Amino acid sequence: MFIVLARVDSRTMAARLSDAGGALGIEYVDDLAAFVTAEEPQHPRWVWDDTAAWYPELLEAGIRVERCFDLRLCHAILRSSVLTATSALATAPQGVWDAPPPATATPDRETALFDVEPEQVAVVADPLAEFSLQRAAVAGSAEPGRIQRLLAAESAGALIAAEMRFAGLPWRVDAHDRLLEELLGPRPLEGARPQKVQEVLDVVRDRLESPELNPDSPSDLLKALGVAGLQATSTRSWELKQLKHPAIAPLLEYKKLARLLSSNGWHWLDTWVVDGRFRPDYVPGGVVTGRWATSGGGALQLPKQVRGAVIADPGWKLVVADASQLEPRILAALAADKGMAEAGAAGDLYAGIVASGAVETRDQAKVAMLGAMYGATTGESGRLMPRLARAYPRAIALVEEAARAGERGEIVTTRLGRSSPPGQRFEGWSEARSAADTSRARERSRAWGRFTRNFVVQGTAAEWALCWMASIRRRLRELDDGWFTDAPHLVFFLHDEVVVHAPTGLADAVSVILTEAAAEAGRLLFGDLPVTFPITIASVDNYGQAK
DNA sequence: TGGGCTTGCGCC
DNA sequence: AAAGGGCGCAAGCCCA
Repeated sequence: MFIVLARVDSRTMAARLSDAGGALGIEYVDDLAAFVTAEEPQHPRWVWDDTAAWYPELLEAGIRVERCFDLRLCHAILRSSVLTATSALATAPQGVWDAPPPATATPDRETALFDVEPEQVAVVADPLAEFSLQRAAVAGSAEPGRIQRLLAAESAGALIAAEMRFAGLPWRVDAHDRLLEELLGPRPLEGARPQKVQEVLDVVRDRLESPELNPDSPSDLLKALGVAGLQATSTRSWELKQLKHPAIAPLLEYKKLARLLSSNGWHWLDTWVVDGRFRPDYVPGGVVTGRWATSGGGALQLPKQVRGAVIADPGWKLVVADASQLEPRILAALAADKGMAEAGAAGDLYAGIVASGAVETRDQAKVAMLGAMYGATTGESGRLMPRLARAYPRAIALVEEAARAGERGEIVTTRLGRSSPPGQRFEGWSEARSAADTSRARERSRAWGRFTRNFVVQGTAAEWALCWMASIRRRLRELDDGWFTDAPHLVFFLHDEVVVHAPTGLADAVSVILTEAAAEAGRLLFGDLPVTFPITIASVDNYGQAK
């Protein structure tokens, strides 16, 4: 059964539909929490416009739901998927369901209210009509199974995102503060440089004989370097590393410390860690490829430096799992490349590639694979490509074809049916006024080809990760006889890695679940193809100990 | 003063 | 050591 929830004139309505889509009745709901609590034992699939708009208040009320359809996320998939391109949904003009999600909640919630345009509020979206269009689009698809699986996985991801934000990532302010003090010195007054940052900056200024230098200003820094006889074209660390000068080492040190201070210093701590939990705002489907994004807090860029402050509660563990070499394995599976699958069967895919004789070292295998998936043309990676193509023709042909398709302005599609945005067509080179125009057009075309090349791999890897997490979530419920945050639960997700916060006694059971869920994700995407997705699991007290 | 852009760098 | 894909964020810069 489906229950479609809608807000109509500030009241909540619920419409029941049978699995076949037949209307079973409609009613007003005065107490949403009570209604959901009463219905959930029947395992309905809740259908709503936006999980972030409905689910947090349920969680606050102590209610969890098993499954849902997030109409806005599903709409985005169906709108652009080649599998549903002829559907009424995909051929309709842009409408409210194509609009970006409303302003998201941040710690300073008050500002979000004023960000919403009045017109946005006034527009009434009809979830029942939209759901009906979506079901028709799926039913009429050439491959309903795939797209249906994608919609379910995407929606499960939305539930998980809300739950992870609700639960929060355990974060010890005292440990973070200690770490900052060790590296930067005691917390300074607002706006002042911490002692150790100031000290290393003093050395830089002294050695560059530039007492007024602002090291945070690239142009100022470049000028000072020039005066010292160092010609650099940028102030990027890797370029500075090439230079020989006594100021370089402290300058690099300064950059490191300044980065930590500005990105994950005391200000970050004050803003994002509340009551011992970091609650980032996850944005499922926030990246074109289907990866999640986050908004605020930089959750997907947590430097390894500060992960030591992510500490399990007393009597609990953090069970950290990451999928080993996920993207190359996804490529092997997509291409049904038996050789590459075999290379990964023993565990270390890169070692397997070396063993096959394609390249000499593990580093070469890694850099060559990355080059294949990203479209490297130069450097060591570019040079190794032909050897990889000889050893694994099917896998390499798949990414090459994705790249050529993109260059022609065509759309590419992931395993479950997420399609790339339409590219521009580049055939109009004849209209180019000059050789420079032509080469610019060619470069744009190639850049789009690199994007589509990567899209199929990154996007399918994102689908695998969603299936993995959905399976983890479902299996963890078996260990849960009360409220989910009192039992093992997901607290963090990073593209190909998850963290489960678990009572110590259940850490082993969680490990089993993580492993089984990975196998299930592989089957969901690729059936019985002999491609394995091994995961590395570490049961630790703090996140810094993993990897 | 505020918005939008660039630079640089953290993560996968 | 650094070229190829995807991001978010902070600080400086530039202009209205």
